[in-house]
Amino acid sequence: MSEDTLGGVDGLRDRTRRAVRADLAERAMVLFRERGFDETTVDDIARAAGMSKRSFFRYFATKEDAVLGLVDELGERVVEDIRARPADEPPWECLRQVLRQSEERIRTSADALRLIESTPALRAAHHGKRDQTRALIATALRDRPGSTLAPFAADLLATAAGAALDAAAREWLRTGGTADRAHLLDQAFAALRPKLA
Amino acid sequence: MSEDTLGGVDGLRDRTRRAVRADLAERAMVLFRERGFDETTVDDIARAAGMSKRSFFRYFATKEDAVLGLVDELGERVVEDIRARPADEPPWECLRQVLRQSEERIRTSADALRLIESTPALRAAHHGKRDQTRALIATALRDRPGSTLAPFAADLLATAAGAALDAAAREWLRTGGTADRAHLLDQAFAALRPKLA
DNA sequence: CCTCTGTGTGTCACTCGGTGTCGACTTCGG
DNA sequence: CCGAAGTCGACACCGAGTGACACACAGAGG
Repeated sequence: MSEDTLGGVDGLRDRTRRAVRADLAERAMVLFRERGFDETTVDDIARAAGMSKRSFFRYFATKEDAVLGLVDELGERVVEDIRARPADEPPWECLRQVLRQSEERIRTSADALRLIESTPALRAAHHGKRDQTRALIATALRDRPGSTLAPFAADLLATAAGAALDAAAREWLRTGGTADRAHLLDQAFAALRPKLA
Repeated sequence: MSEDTLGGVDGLRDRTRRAVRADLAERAMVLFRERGFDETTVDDIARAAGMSKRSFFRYFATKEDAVLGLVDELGERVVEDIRARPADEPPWECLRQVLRQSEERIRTSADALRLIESTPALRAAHHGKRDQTRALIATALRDRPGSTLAPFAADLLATAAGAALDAAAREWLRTGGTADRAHLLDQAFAALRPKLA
């Protein structure tokens, strides 16, 4: 188990695991689209992928994660991205840039977002992940060199940014997925720009 | 069952039902404080109140509702309050006033809020209820006489107001429940005031 | 070749949240 | 007094998620 006992430098184990995860997520999405989230059991998904229910839970902690798994991995990157921005950039502009990058990485199809938006259990799980990220973002903002942000201010900034992201996503859905996501996000950020005392 | 077939004008059935609900919620909170939310089963709560698990679910749709039941009833009032405000009041100021009223109605103790904030399942459920309310608020804003708000703008306003409320609540928790909730809310609202194009 | 070990898997049994159903009991109205 | 409606307990059931155990299949080393 000395890290390179197997195949490639990248770790063969990790790659196959990733592949199985992706396959599982894809098959799950097909079933969810066909029959709806609540009407699809974990056993259905597992059987469709040729494995047992137990094994499904070795790849995803919850049923919701089969949909949200990829989405919230982006959240972890956001924190790194913040640290990578120039230190003298105003916090709000920093958040806008970072979230634009994040949006571009998202290649989530409209109906995946629609599924999330229309399924209470998925919306709840999504919000949960987002909440964790928000807390991380707030501390990341305060940790920037030269930052004088109070906890309240940092929290408010991170929360407002999340609000902008949410409202933009919903507007995008309202347009049937035709509008420019980045433009909507800019509009929301421009409208909200906080005035910190 | 013509509304006054029973006892008082208020309906005896409703009153007893409300009383049982309140008792149940109170006993649930005690157990949650003692052992934590996840470590307390619905059966524990039901037995503590001298009833069966089945009957618990005749009073609360979910376990979470035993904690959140009262909190989110306030959400329904918010929509009515919006319609009661003067029609020429700017939307953001309208939201601020309405949410201040709502805050005053909340007499939730600090540790109840802390329980919600520290329990993922409760936070998720809380957000879920809030989401529903947010949608209602957005349409209520657009329905105000003389309103020219686009759906996107109304959504953004409602979402931003929710963000202000959240950030203020967390700051209040950070101060250990000593700060002035209304003042924190005003600060958050002042910082965010949206500039609609 | 054989064994040891790590990893992935299936199976089984279990807990717990939540629902459907049925039968007993009460309360109220006619 | 009879019937409608509401409440409740008991029981069976479903699905998400977990823990335990056994098994299979690598690769490593003797």
